[in-house]
Parts: sequence; C-alpha cells; structure tokens
Amino acid sequence: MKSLPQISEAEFQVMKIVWKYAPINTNEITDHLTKTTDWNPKTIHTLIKRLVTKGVLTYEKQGRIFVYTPLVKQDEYIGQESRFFLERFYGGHITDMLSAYIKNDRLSDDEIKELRSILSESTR
Amino acid sequence: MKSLPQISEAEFQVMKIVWKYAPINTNEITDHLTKTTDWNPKTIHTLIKRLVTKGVLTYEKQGRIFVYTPLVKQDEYIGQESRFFLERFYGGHITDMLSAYIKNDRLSDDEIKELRSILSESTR
DNA sequence: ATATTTTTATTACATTTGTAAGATCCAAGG
DNA sequence: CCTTGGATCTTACAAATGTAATAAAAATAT
Repeated sequence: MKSLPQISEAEFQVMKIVWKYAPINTNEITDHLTKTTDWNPKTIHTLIKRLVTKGVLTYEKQGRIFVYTPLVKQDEYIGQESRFFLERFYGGHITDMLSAYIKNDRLSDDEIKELRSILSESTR
Repeated sequence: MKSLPQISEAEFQVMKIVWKYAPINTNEITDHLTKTTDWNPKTIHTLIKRLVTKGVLTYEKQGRIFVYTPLVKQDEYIGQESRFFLERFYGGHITDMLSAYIKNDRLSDDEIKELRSILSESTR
C-alpha cells in the first residue's frame, strides 16, 4: 500500500482527461479542459508540468510536441483518496458513511434499491 | 444548501474535539490534542484562532479564559464534505463508490453483511 | 537564412495550510 | 500596588495551490 503522489483538486481535473484519453498531447488536454473550465491555457500548462514533476505523468517527445501518459492508475489513486476520506470523516468505515447517509435522508429510494442490488450481486 | 467555511485537515482535528466536548476552553482543547498529536500548544492556539476567524467557532469570555462553541454542525460539515468527495471521485454517486469498493475487493465479508443489514433496516 | 509561430520552461504572486515564536495584556499573589 | 504567570494576539516563514505572464527554444513559413 505505497502512498501515491499528492494531486491537488485542479491537477485532478487534468488527470481525469489524461486517464480518459492517454496517450494525449498538451493541446488535446488543453482543448478538453477549456471546454469544461474557464482556465487559461497557461494555467493548464502549469498544472501539467507540476504533474510531471510530481511523478504522476510522463511524456514522450514526438517531434516538438509532448505526449503524456499517466504513471499513477486512476483506480489506485481514487482508492487511496477514498481510504483517506473514510478515515477522516467516518473513522475508516464505509458502513458508517452509509448509515449517516440513511440517517440524514440523503439517499433516494432508487439509490437504496440500487445499493441493495449491488450488494446482493456480490456473492460473498 | 449554503456552503460552510473551509476547514483544513489540522483544523478539523481541533473541531472533532470541540464538537465532542463543547462548550470547552482553550486548555481543555489543548490537553485533548496533545494526547493524540505531537502538536505544540502554540500550534493548537493558532488553529483555534483561525477557526474563530473563519466563523466555525465562537467563544464566550469567562473571566480571562475563552470558552468555545461550534457555529458549524458536525453533521452538516461532514455531509458537505461527503458530497464534495463523491462528486469529485465518483460523479456524485455513492452507488458508484460502493460498486468500486466491491469490484476492487476492498470490503470484508463482515462489512458486506453489515451494509446489507443497514439497507434492509431502512424501510423505504 | 530569418521572421514568425508554436511549444515548452521559467518566473511570479496571492492565498491557504502547517507549524510555531514572540509580544502583550490582565488577574492573582505577594 | 506591582510583579508574574498564564491567556490571548500578532507576526513569521516555508510548502502547496490557484492562476498566470514572460522568456526561451524549436519548427515553419517566407
């Protein structure tokens, strides 16, 4: 259970694009993100650079442009963050999170149904 | 669904004590936290001060000492953070979180049993 | 070859956070 | 009363983050 690099909120937005479309170059990343955010391309470049420095991304030069690939897997990263989150807010227990959600009426009937179904498909 | 103040990780540790024991004074907070962390009391004082500035805590003077009370409810705050978390990592769907947990074998048999039981007690 | 454009690299600057040290104020003891 | 010890207030400083602007390098167009 090695600990993955720290990825900030804004950096994570970049990673979502890279995870989805990698291998992907700078301009393609920028194009995707300018559609969903109001970030200046310069800002996006900074974020990409920081992700490389942190060891979250690598690149390969194709002529003048850089093509990026993730070094950190999305599942692993989200898994780690989920563990941190549950630890911080629910003492590490997903059961407690679900209980709180039910207690505070934060689940719709459909969601409850779906959760039940997810759990009954799980054989163990 | 108003948005509550930002509370940092370290500040949250302080809040956990305040939520649990409020009304509580500076020294009592400090005593609790020096048992579970290696923070200098000065550090704890800074964190308390910041929480007051952010509007998370108020105090009432009792002679020379300050007695603190939360202005933000624990449930509400954790609820907000949970929403952010789910939004960021699971597209806002707790069902997706649970699916990922099951898919990646991050749940023990006992946890699955408990989740089923939580969900069956929920009448709706 | 040189000017221009495109791409990447370097530098910037405010805010938040972690982590305190130093200064000040005031009540209680002498 | 005046000193002192404890409580609160102010200041500090580095790292991380959000958000770019400017500089440099490299490729392309003229």
